[in-house]
Amino acid sequence: MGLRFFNTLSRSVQEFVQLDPAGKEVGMYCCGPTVYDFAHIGNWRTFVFADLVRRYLELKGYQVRHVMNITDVEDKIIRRVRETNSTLAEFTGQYEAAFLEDLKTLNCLEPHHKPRATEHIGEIISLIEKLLARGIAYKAADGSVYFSIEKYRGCGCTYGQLLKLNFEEMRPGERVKSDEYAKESVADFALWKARVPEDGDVFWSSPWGEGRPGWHIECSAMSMKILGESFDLHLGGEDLIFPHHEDEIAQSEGATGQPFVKYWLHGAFLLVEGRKMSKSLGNYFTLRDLLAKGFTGREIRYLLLTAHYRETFNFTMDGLQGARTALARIDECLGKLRELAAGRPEAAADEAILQVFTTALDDDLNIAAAWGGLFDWVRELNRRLAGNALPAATAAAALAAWERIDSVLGIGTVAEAKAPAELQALLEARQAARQAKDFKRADAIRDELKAKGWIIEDTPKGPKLKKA
RNA sequence: GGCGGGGUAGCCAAGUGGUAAGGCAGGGCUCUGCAAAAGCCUCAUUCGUCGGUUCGAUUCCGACCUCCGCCUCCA
Repeated sequence: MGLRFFNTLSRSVQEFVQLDPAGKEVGMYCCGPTVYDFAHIGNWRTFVFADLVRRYLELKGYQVRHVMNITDVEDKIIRRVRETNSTLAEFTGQYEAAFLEDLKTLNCLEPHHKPRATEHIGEIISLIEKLLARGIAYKAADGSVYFSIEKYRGCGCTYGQLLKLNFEEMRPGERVKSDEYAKESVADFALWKARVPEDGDVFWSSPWGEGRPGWHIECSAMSMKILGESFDLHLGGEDLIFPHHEDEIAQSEGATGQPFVKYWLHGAFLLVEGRKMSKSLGNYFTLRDLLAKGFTGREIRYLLLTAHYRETFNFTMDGLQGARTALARIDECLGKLRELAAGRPEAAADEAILQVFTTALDDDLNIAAAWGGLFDWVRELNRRLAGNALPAATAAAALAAWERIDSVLGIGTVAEAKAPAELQALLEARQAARQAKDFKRADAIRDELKAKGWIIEDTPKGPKLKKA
């Protein structure tokens, strides 16, 4: 069986069959950040999830074209620009830079395309014109342009592909107020928002007057520009299912008459310490907050990757602590394998563990099961290592397999820190003292090294220094 | 109120109509001058509660309790 994903469109797990029957290329669009603040750990779960999808597709031999938009114009941004007395580019630039830096810290592969909404106003306007020409959109008295769900449905299109909609039973949210303008129907949504005084300098001219794009239209315009009218995968957080993604489908299919996206994948939210993240609860963390607590991007990435992407995940500080220990377990094992395999030429990867790994991930990215298999593998290797029963060739094969596995996990390996020469000398002095049975002195040196941040590891092959 | 997803050990988390992966923490052991580090072993007669179907249910069905998400610019 091949790769299967849970597709929100069908609400079921489906075999992944790329649109392009000939080529290996897969188009993948992931809703990126709105750059008005630092991204928080919940946002990062989604981006790490998208990174996992991409890396796994690449392991499977697909050539992925990965697009992630940068939303750099939107209500909140405009408000903050006004409040901070900065320009739009200045304001969004700093958060975009921070975002890309954080993405690296988490060892996410950089998307091939990172289109900004403000740089695609032309494409957005053309798309809106297409919808107007088809009679699916209308211009309101205030100069805004709206998408008409009724007209769209009248064309035989389906609104509500990603979820069951029941407009009669819907409770209008509070946010409707701020977005009312002059719509024909409450369900309609803005494609183009007419300029209002609060927008300040943030506006573009259009055939309908000055204004700015609505929220959903940028994703339709940019994804179709780069990936074509129909593409394979579209990812995002589960909260985007409605209205964002539903509206993207409507705009895109309304304009092209073609199916927009074949597979929609949505990542679940996370809780922090068992509760929904909120600033008032004190459990709201940006990546930077966690780094400041002494955790590494690697540990955070690992923890975010321990649970299945469609399950709510409880992110905890205990979990982060545990991530550190779990990673050390893998590192130790790999370190021993490297020692054993040192100098051996490239080996063929151990197929058995690769099989375990891909069988788990093929099943809608069941990464928890994949980790289970990996830790079983580590234990078995440790057993054999401890019994001196592991041939060097087997160690080399295991390492070759790990290299491929880690091309997906992105956990990497921490190079063993080399102690400076003077500490190495201290270690030797201690060893001499031990041999002379001067344990007092030996222990004093041990304490000294510990104070300097190095732990002595007395192995059967002699003492080693390890960074605390 | 409508729609959707959950509740599995102290914590995190897979999974299955046939008797519960894995990680962390805990306990034991090996190694050691003692430690530490590391490794190995161990750790749920039970899967929110109550009923039902079944030879058999944690898994299917129903009710209830409870948590989370969406219901118009929130990953």
